Amino acid sequence: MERELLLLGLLRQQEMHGYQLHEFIERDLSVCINMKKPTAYYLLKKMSQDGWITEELAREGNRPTKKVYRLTAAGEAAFQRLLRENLSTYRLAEFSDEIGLAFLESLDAEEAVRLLSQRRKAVSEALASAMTAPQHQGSLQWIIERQIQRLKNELTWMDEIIARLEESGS
Amino acid sequence: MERELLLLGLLRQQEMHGYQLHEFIERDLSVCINMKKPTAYYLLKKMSQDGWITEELAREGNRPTKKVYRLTAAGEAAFQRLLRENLSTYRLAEFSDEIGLAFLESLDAEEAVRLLSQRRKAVSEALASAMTAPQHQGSLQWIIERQIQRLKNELTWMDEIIARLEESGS
DNA sequence: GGGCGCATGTAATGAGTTACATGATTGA
DNA sequence: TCAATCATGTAACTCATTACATGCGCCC
Repeated sequence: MERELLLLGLLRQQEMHGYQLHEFIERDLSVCINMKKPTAYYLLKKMSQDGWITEELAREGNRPTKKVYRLTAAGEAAFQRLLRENLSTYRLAEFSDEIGLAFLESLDAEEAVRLLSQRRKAVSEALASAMTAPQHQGSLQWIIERQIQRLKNELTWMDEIIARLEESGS
Repeated sequence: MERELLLLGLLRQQEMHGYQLHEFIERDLSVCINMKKPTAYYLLKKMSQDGWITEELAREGNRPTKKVYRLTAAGEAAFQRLLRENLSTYRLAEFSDEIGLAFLESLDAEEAVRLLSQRRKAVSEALASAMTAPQHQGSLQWIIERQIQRLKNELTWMDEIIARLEESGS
């Protein structure tokens, strides 16, 4: 329900059409959120069928027709419910994406350092791009800040591991 | 391919049957890994069909027949490839599970603190259980250590946010 | 004799992605 | 005129989960 929460939260601040919503997410929130176009369109349709949002057709000049979405009372209620649910609960990540660490010892230290340095570079690039991401007002900025903190923590960890490997390899 | 890497890595250290593999993951790695039984069985069958592992039937006494899996040369090659791939690349998390933070300002500070404190408690329980998880030798322990570090970072962050809210609310 | 542990699976479902499809306007 | 942007979708597929199904042995 996290994606629904996001869409509702954004629509609550300002009515938007699907393309616009997706574009905003891509441009401004790509640092921490990745939602593909068909997913956005699908969820909007579903929430519209569920009565959480209304769909209003709009044309501007000769541009393609848009469907502008707006929260209903039921949508507002759903938002409030999902928000409380989301803030109060914690789910362990299902799968450690860095599972390779578990088998590091099957490589020689030199190669391990080389591979992890490559990964470290990717993390540091992600951090750099996160730090230049568009700023926002209010709490919307917090998820970006949090992502930056998380990436810094990732870098710290990688440096620690690389240092340990270099020590053991020398 | 992360799940395949895990299974290959474990089988590489010691031949096992499906039930045993799943049990090990549940018992010893549940802190950072969550893989359901049908998923394990499915992947083992698939990897066996792909020639990455061999399947050998075994009976002990009158117990149900087991299928003991063992890496083939192709499996070893796949392991080496997947390991390098995994260690050298980084993927941004697809979706911030704490998206609710973005809409914190739509709640009054008092309720926000109450909800986040609930979440904080869940995180701290996860940390406690991670710290009492079975210890392992070698690099297998690293993913557990990393998870502990990550949970500590999560707690730090939550404390910071809660503090900010209490400050602004008073 | 009844429930739990061992051991294996299948079938249906869900959530999201990729690839495909359409069509108009705008700017180089 | 050709590509990019605006705007909406459908269809097929992937990956993993939940729910369901089976059956023997062991212990109370």
